Amino acid sequence: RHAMPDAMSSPPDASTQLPPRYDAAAVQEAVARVWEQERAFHAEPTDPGEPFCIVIPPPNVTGALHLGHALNNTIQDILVRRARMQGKNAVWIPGTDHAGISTQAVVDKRLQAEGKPSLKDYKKLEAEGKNGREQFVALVQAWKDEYEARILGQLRAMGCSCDFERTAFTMDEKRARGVREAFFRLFKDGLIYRGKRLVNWDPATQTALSDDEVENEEVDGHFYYLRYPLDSGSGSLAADPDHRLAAGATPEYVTVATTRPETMLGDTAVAINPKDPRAAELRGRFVRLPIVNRLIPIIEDDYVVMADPDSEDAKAKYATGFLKVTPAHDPNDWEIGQRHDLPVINVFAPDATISDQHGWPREDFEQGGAAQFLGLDRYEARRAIVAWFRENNLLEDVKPYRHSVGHSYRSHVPIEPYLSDQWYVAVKKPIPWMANGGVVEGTDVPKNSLAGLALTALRGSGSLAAVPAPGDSEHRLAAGATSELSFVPDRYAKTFRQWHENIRDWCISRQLWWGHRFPVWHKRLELADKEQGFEFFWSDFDEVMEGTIADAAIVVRETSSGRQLSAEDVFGTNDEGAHLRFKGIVDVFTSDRRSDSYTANASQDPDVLDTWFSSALWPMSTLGWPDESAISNLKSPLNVWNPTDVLCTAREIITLWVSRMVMFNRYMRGHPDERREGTSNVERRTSNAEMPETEEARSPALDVGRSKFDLGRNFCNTLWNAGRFVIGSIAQVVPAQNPEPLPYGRGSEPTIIDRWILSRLARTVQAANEALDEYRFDRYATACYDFFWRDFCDWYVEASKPAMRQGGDAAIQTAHVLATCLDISLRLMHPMIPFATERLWWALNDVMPARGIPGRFELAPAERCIRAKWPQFDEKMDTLTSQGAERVVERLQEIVQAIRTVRTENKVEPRRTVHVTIRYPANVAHHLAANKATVELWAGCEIVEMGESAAEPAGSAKTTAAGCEIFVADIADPAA
RNA sequence: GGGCCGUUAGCUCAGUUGGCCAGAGCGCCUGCCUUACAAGCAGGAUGUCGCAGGUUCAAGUCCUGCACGGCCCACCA
Repeated sequence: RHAMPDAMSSPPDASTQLPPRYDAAAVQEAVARVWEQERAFHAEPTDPGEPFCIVIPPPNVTGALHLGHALNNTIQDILVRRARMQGKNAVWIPGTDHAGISTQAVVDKRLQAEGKPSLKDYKKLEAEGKNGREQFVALVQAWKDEYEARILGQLRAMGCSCDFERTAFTMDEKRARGVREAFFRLFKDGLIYRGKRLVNWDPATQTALSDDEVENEEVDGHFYYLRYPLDSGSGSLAADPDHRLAAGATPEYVTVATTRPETMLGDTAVAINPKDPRAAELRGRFVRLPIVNRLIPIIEDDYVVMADPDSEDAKAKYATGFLKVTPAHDPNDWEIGQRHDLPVINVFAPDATISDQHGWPREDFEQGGAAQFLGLDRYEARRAIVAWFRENNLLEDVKPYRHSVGHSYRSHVPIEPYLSDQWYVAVKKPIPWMANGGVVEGTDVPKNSLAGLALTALRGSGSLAAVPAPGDSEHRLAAGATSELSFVPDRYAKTFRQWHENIRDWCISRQLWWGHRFPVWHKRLELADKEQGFEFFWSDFDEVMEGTIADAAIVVRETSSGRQLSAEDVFGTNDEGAHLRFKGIVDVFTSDRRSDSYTANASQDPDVLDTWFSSALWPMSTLGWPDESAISNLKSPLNVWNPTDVLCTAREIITLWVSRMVMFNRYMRGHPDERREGTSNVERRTSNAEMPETEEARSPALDVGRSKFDLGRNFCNTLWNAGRFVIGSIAQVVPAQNPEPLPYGRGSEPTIIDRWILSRLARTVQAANEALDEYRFDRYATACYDFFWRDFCDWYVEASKPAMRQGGDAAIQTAHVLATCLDISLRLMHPMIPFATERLWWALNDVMPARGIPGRFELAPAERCIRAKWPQFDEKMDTLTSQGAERVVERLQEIVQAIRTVRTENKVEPRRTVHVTIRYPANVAHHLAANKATVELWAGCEIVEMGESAAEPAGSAKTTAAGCEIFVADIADPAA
């Protein structure tokens, strides 16, 4: 009566439009086109909904995306798609990272492999004033363009719902502006300084590295025991500069133990622990450094470990009690040197060969034999020097020793502690405009320092109010902002905390060409400029600057007479005085409005910034910072979406990246406004059952093998086919257009099977949401899989067939249940299987635009799955659950499985119907009777008799299940 | 040296606050092209839950120690 005849006679068979085998590429293409046309991934800050933002950890442009990226990006896509469906104003910002040292190294390696001019050659050109740098950077740029395009193509191919209109690159012009602005602000606050210090030097790439870019590796080395002859007199160096041991005299000596004998050329003292019994005797005496003949003092420092051959401690065990002190080539010795005001003698060139061109005084070559080692690399020098000591009877012993040595995380060569001028960010220094809140409990980290900001960002650590700087419009955002940084799993919060408690100043300069060049110009002034060059403080800035403070130009000067500005001169404070040794003039420009006349005679600092400096700004710079429009407009992307909601990254990057991002975000935004910079750990949350679609729909663009993705591929196909079938079946029983929802079987109660599948559906919604709320993607996937494949396809769809064929009210009733299950399944699985669910969604819309269980449960219609309302487990959803129905159907399933087992065991042909007799207890009688036909269908049998006292047929096989005795007759093949 | 994580079926892994016969996928065995699906369906085999103790009525699950594997941190001459 309900237009059924029409529907049956002209079935708008949607299934015919859907090919029987899931063609991932075709579906993907069709769906992607529609999404693109409709700008489905695009969001504007003015859109309705609670803001939700994820920034992609920008992949390095060193190469194409790999499996790890696919996984991480899939996780992010699941989160952002769900948020979008939840009605949030969700955006996912894509982009790439210039990855300074890595990319430069990769390109250089490629050039070398191709036999083309490489970095070395361009360096030569540059030295000759022939634009070598420019040419090399252009080559890297070309590489970057190629891989950036490839990476973005891969993201699209995977179905990542990034807002590609907001694609960013860490070194594009907008991000470069952010870098200059950040540098300016830090500099202005006295948080950036230049210092001559021992840095982690990579002799292969010839750049400094931050502490975090150094990897320790165990290596087999040796302890060399070197004898340093004692100076026989107790006089001073000045008193007897030419003192040498008399030939043939019995040498008195001290023995030092070292793993790096080659550094002895730069020794400037021998240290002994003041508690050492020998200390008193040696007080005030000197040793004559072999080879170079330098007279160096014996000093006392309690850093020195006293010798103890029986000690468990390797250091004490191997120690002699005497420590050679080489301030230029060992971090500890540097510290000792600082304490005792020792000379610093650098005997290495930047490539770690012995050199007299980098601070080794001429005097050392006037006597002794140091010159013979010049030009040797550090390992050749080691062998040669050990040989020298052996020949001169000064080598006491050599012991094998396994110890850890720092290696460059890029070139993998051992790090050389190397003295050089570098730029630093003072991470523990109080930020001038921020209220002094004391130190973070149990640490020496001031709360109002960068490290302090990171520590107080952690959930439960309390927050610190900012003191607004006059005229800085950002600070009004501070009101009511809370600090909420948490980690998933939360144990990584500990890593984060410990790292910041022990943090040291961040070396941000790199001697590379590929990167953000320091916005700093050096220039020496002529004497005529003297008055102009001297006196200024921050309050005077407008006078000495080119332009106004709005131009963001800082000028720091010294005179040509060589007087260096102290920190006090520049900043009105002497906090970092020891390290502030500016050479020449330092101009910092953060805008492009610096005048040519000003930079005409100046040279830009050749260094580039640590790649993490620009990465640290990513959550701001991708959202428009530092544009005035972004900062002042409350509805700008920056103010709506920063701080971002969740960050998905690898754990090893917590210190390199996450830390700096938190510091910068909180510092630059001017207040503790991090909301939830959650970090979901990728590895931890990974399992094979996790990403069913990784292969087919998400990673054809990736060069990976197929084996690991069978489950996902198979599931996609099952989803496709089941969807196709359900949609086709529905089309058979409902009119082509159903402007009004069909009644649910008019007056009939839902069957127990219907109630069961709807209950399972609701439970799945609940489980999936709980899993996603905890970032348990594996559970989310498993819940969806179990429901859709196991419950829905294996059991319900089979059980629905008779009713659907039968037509009439039963068919309509069943169609509603089928449609509801498919509808919610598609919504629920869309974040993980975006393409297939979207395509099926359209087909389902074609045959049945209004869905739900009429009068009981409505579903909000949507044209596109990507924007369909996300299924939440709420009170309404809860009305679908039924423990009773689930229990009953479980029993029926047990009975069916038992019958199937009997069939298989007895080799009954699958198509043959067997006759079954069931003897059941009273409590299942009703349910079994009511579902007799379904059990028969599922088990492929005919139930000839059932009851509490059903008779056992002769010649039947017996089994038990769910408290029933089941007899299966007709086991033997009648034809046999 | 300090810390963290892992050790469950041939392989990759789930096992929530300790509770009935320890699970999934892949692989393997048997039978099926049953009109959504062979990228599938039905059935099946496979585990001293790293080792040794302990707590408990009950331990893969909690405690202690050990072994192996992996990761992080540290200024070890």
